[in-house]
Amino acid sequence: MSSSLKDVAARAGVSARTVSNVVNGSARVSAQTRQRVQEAIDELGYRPNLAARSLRAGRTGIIGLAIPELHSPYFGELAGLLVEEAQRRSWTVIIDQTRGDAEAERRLLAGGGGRVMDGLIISPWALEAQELAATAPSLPLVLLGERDPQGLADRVAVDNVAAADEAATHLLARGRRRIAAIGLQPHLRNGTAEQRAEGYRRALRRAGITPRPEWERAVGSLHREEGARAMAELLDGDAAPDAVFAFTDELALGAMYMAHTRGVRVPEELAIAGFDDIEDGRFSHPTLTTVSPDKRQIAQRALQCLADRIYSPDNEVPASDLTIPHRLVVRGSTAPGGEAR
Amino acid sequence: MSSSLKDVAARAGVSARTVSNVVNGSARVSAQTRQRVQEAIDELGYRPNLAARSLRAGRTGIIGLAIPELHSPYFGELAGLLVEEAQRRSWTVIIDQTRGDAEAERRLLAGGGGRVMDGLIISPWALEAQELAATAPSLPLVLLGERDPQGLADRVAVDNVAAADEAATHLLARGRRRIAAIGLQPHLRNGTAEQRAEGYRRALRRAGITPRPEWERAVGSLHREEGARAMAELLDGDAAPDAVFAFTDELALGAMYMAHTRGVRVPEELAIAGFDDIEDGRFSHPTLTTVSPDKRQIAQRALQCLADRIYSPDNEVPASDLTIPHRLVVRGSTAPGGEAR
DNA sequence: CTGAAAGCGCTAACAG
DNA sequence: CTGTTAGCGCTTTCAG
Repeated sequence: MSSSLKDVAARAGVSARTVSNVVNGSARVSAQTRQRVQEAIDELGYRPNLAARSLRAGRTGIIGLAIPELHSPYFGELAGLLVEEAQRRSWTVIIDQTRGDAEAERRLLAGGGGRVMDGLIISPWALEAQELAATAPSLPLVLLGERDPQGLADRVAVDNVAAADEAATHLLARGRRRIAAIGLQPHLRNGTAEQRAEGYRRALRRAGITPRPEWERAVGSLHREEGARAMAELLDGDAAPDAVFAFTDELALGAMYMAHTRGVRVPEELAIAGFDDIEDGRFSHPTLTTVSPDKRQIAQRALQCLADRIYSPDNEVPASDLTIPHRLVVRGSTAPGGEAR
Repeated sequence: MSSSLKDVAARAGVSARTVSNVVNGSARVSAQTRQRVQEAIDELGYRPNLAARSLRAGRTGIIGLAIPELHSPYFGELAGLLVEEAQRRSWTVIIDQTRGDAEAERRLLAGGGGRVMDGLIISPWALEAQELAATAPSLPLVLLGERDPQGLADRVAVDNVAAADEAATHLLARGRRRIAAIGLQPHLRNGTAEQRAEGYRRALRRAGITPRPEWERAVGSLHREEGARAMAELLDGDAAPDAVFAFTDELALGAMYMAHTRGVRVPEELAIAGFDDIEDGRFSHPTLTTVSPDKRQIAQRALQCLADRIYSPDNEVPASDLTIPHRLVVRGSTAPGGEAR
């Protein structure tokens, strides 16, 4: 195998202590000794063993990121930013895909078969408020997205109700009245979809419109395919909507695809708005109006929370609940009148 | 802090050895003892310390995945599959984003500041053949994508020349003659772009067409934006092409966006083909013809190679060079005649 | 400024 | 079947 601290010490004719000092710069070492040690290190190609260091330090320098899936523009982008921010703090990130599996999320929250991670950033999917609260976090925890009523862990999220309200209000301002919603997930308990639905209904009511249950379409996943399916159902219904608010951009793009397929013109006959501001929506035809959460800030704040908690002397930092700003980005899919761009 | 093996042993009135046996199932333990130990484990909420275990075993159960960026449909999807396959083998994956930075790739290949990973899967970007070969791999290594002429590490890739040839040949078969290519990266040395260009030129020549340098557009990145920019340049040129082969789907979608913007009809006036088969292309308008590499198989084979190397008694397994199958998926963007779907 | 030595938590060889 | 014990490679207290 590879060489250890001891090997280097022997080769340089010094003690392990001195080598350690050279490697970590933890104490003053004479230039001459340092030189000798450095040579030995280079010759032997010595690399400190992280496992041993972690064992000693009680820290691994590794944080976990648990998301439903990497394969999805939104989570991919977010994961990229989180990894980038973590690298900036010289943390390594291990990624777990929960695939919306409650069991996987539970396992991770419980400390997941082995103490490797110094902390965990998790975007809960299947788990509901009650259970998140019940599972006493065995490690520093940051929740991405919705719901931790008990305030046991830090939470970083956008104001989904307000954001959805804005999106729907925008559609109303474009003169649309028959506004459908795509993306409800009654089988999930993470709350995100429910909050976006709430904002949507609120906007409708404020405009004097009674939300129609048949225009609130549930989906099995948040992918394009489901958006297309839901759109087809809406178009097949008795009264076709003149606008759609999809709870994710992927659903919106799926809906747009189906509109094209059926020969429905966007935005003339059907305006579409999404949520997430993924890159695809900036280059689709027409380009997609969407709610844009500040993803960079989500990543930064999440890492900051984790750092505070990991490095805090006592771990009695009160849980913070951060609301990340968002803005409505208006593009071609909700252009006024008949202009597609 | 949290409790250790010893604590559990004390609480259960047995030795550490026995607890270890219960945890790992490594030897037969009487049902009664096992029961007592299990209770102690539950009561104390004991979790084995991975750092200690790794130190002992000389293995961490962690593999590294180094890709240019997570934020990009192709790499996001591939990373998702790799993580999934790794989970299946109970490996954890740490993700590094190299951002196309040669320094970052070099550092990782050299063993990257600490022996944490049991192996590394890397998709080289900035590094060229020569250097990859020179940097003696200090750990089991699998190369995704192009070029390891010396055969120092395992390599998993599609046949880029053949695939590009097929795509261009398909455009020729649709009657197109003025076929442009978008995606050359003369500043990079990983070879992928050059190979796709080679396949493209080969197809043209076989059809009796001399490749025109002004129709081979270089890009700074493989994203939509650059595809749009390159397309604009082509449309502004003296002779507009009647087809485009883009070296990635993202570039293709960017090109398609620009075509829409300029009022050029796809596929009637301009046929477009891409490479990667990302999900966006299945729902774009029109849908995108593309070369589809078998990503699942890439992930599986890469993990298999790594496993072979990590678990091989002597580490003198000869390097394998696996070519992953691909197929051309024909969709709306190259539909014959004037049919957009 | 440097050496010796203890010990982080775990596994496995060696008794019993 | 179970107890004892020696390290894995590193950091760090205590001497010198």
